[in-house]
Amino acid sequence: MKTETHPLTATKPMADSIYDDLKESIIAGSLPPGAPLRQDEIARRHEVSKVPVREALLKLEVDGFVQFRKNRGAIVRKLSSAEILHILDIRIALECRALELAVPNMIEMDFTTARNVLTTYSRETHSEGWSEMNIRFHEALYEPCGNPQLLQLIADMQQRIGPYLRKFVSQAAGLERPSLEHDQILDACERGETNEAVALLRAHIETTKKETAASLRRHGDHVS
Amino acid sequence: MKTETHPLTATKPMADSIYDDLKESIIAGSLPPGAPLRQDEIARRHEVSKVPVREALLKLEVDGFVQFRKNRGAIVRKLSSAEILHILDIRIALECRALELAVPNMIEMDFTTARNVLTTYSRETHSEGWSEMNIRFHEALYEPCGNPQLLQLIADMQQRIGPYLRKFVSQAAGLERPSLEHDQILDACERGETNEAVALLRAHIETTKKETAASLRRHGDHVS
DNA sequence: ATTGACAGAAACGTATACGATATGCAAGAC
DNA sequence: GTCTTGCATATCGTATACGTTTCTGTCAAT
Repeated sequence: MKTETHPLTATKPMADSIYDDLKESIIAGSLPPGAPLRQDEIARRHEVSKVPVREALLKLEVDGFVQFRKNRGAIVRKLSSAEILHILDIRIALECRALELAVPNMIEMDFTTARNVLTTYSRETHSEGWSEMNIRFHEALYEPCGNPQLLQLIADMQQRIGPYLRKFVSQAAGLERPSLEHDQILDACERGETNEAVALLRAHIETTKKETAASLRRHGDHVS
Repeated sequence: MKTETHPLTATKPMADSIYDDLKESIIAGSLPPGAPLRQDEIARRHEVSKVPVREALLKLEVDGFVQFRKNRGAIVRKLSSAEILHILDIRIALECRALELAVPNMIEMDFTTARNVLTTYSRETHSEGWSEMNIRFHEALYEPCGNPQLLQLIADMQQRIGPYLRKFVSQAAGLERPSLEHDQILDACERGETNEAVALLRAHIETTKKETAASLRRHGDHVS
């Protein structure tokens, strides 16, 4: 029984745990954009050496969550207004394609799953849960597309801009309009009207983009 | 004066050089899918220790070029037929969106650049240069979209399946048809017909997808 | 009082060292 | 003769150690 403090390589690489942990903190917003990520400190907190910490940080750099400054350490990547809008454009491309591929594959269970998400959160009209609902509803819509790589890319893009959108969702967008649009999209899917559903989804994300652009213009890029 | 064999941190991180080097080898195909990537050997070849090598390999894992097997080392990621086709679906999404955004921004210079690419390579009708031409032509078309992140994603997707497509381009696709389609797409762009250009591009990539699917069915997944 | 320089500290990037795990082969049991 | 068991080798994952670069605070000079 030498479990000690370190299960060691018994289960899985330490770097992966740290990677997951940091990524979650960044996505959740507890590590805000611009926050310094000091290797020594993270290593102490996780009771490991710097090497696996560096590995985790480097993977996050590829993901776009972390930025390295030559010999000056890493910080949480801070997206400019333009970059946020650019990622929304990418989401339009990916999510419309996913829905287009998904609609012909949808079965009854997919509709009920999506409806459940909508109703479950319909009372949760506060920004925390609403954002979660938004993600899950879209996931449910796209899942039948049968393209795991596409789904992963969509999730990546949503996670990258998640912290920024959450700052605005409560203020900029009323909660009525998005809900209505979600209903309309799901209706079109149930009727098998692929083109209509895609058009509605596209307009839906375009609206999000416009509202985000407006919020960014008003609030500027200050992080806090 | 202990510069020895190592310029050390004088210029830039060693891991980056190794990352670039390995990535290029994988994309070019000199490291074929399934090839083992032993840390010690790579470290010796680059005259560094294992640490920066590991960092490079981990970044490539995030990129999707490398696969780690628990305690059994890393290999060049081998894509299944399904994954290749899935990535082509993603390309359809991303490239159509890029072209849609690009057409309204195109100026005279963009057209001449694209035409130059087409004519420069029109004689290079052998698979090596043809593949390069294909990439460059598409790059030229999408560049005016003004979305660097989108362009980067497109490049990533093309690189991931590049080695596989090159195996088929010379056999499956005649070289006439793609060239003709390229001309048609560019024509539509010059006339400012965004929708038509996007439709043509979409059909163009769909055709590539179908031909790739056919080749995969015939040749199976054997790597060689 | 402001500015420049320098010493000390902090943090990074890499090398070396070591424990842990998987693979291959050889020897022995049934 | 075939299957099992144990050891040797190879390779990974992490800890520790060290040189280098960057930052910070103090002190002297104008």
